[in-house]
Amino acid sequence: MRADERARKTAMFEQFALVGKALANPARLELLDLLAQGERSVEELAGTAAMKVSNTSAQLRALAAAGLVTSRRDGVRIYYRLASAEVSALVGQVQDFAASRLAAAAQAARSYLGDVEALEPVGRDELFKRLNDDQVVVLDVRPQAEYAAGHIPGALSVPHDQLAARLAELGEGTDIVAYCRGPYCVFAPDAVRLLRARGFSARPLRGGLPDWRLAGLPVTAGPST
Amino acid sequence: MRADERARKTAMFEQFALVGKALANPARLELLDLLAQGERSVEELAGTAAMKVSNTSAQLRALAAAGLVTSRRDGVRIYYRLASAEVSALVGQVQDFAASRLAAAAQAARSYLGDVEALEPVGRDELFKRLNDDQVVVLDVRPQAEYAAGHIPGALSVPHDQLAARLAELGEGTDIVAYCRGPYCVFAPDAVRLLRARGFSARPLRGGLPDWRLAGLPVTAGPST
DNA sequence: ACAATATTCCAAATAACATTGGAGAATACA
DNA sequence: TGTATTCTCCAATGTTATTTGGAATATTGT
Repeated sequence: MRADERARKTAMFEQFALVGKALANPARLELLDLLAQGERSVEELAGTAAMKVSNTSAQLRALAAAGLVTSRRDGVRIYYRLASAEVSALVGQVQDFAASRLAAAAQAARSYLGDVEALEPVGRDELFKRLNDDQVVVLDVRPQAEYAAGHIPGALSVPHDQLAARLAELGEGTDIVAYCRGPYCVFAPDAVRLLRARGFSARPLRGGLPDWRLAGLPVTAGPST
Repeated sequence: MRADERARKTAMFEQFALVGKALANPARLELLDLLAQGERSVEELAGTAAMKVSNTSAQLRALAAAGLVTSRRDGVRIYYRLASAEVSALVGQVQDFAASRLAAAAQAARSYLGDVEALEPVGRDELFKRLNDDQVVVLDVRPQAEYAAGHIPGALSVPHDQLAARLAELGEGTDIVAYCRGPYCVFAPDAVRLLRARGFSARPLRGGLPDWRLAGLPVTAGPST
């Protein structure tokens, strides 16, 4: 191979590696997971991910340089969002690959989430078919702001930290399907375990809102009901 | 969030990031691109990727730790291969994302490959339909060993560095479709440009053998015809 | 113009990674 | 057993990332 051809080839792979580098840090992956719910300011992200603001800003900057996120300014705040739906898919693929091929990752996920399979997750298509069924309550247990940015049509917003206090709102004879940020979010599995302990019939949605959205299923934006 | 819950969450994202880290280096991405053609020994990989053997070994080791490749020993040689077909898909997604969202990556790819779109690539399905058409010659311009490890049924093996000397084997009135390692491999575009300069009617296949395989289309293993 | 707020930029310390040459280990074969 | 081959391991080097606190910047509202 000619020297300049090799140089060009190396340059191309170096460019490809920029995307890999963006995915090579746990803090950045967590930020991407949060941004998959909708746009957020730097301060909100720093708070939720337990990071310093200056560090959050630096990591977001790195993500932007790799083309994974974009930002807009609104007054004094800067809101970041995923650059495209593909980013959700890419991040999801990395997570799923790790969880399926690395024993340590599977173990870490289980240690954080518990045994989600034991809760018999409901598939997307199954839930979609039953959306208009009065016997099913769909529960969005993410923070209010994420619900407002987009949720499954007809879903009830009960943020995970309010669930225990709002059980009275849920009818006794209904089947509850709880969903949250994604397959590696703890809110829905925890909610289902709490509901079952109180005698409700509850199951988590397999995957969360980003997967639902990627599958092309309907999403409603708007304030809480 | 409780401290131990945060620790578990961080541990999970650290595990996910191991896969990202594996994709964060140009040398490793190039190795994965080569391994998508079939298994290879360390020495072969080092030679093709213009790397030292010790470095190649270290990078393969890193890929194995992230679950992307596995190896088997055959006598004095150790052959590495992709751990699963998903790895091809994952790497392809990273490459395509970079090429579509990063201007510098698109530019680097174009600088290495030339303007592939100008060569009017043939789609997989279109080629599949015409496989039994006598008027179409499918040309595999990868190295012989990669052809032997798997190729499109009926394809003719003419490694890129032998093409100029073997033009006589190609009938004049036929349409030629050349394919190689993938969308970022230079062999097929170069072959098409050479063939056109010599008066042949030639087009590249869009994507290469790994994409063809991922799409579930048939692949034949065996020696050169 | 000034103060308050959110974010970015900067400099510096620490940690992790990439790469190399050479030593060591496993295998095959005479 | 001895030697050649292939690969891995190791130690040392330079490079690149990560994280932090504080200064600088941009915007809003008084």
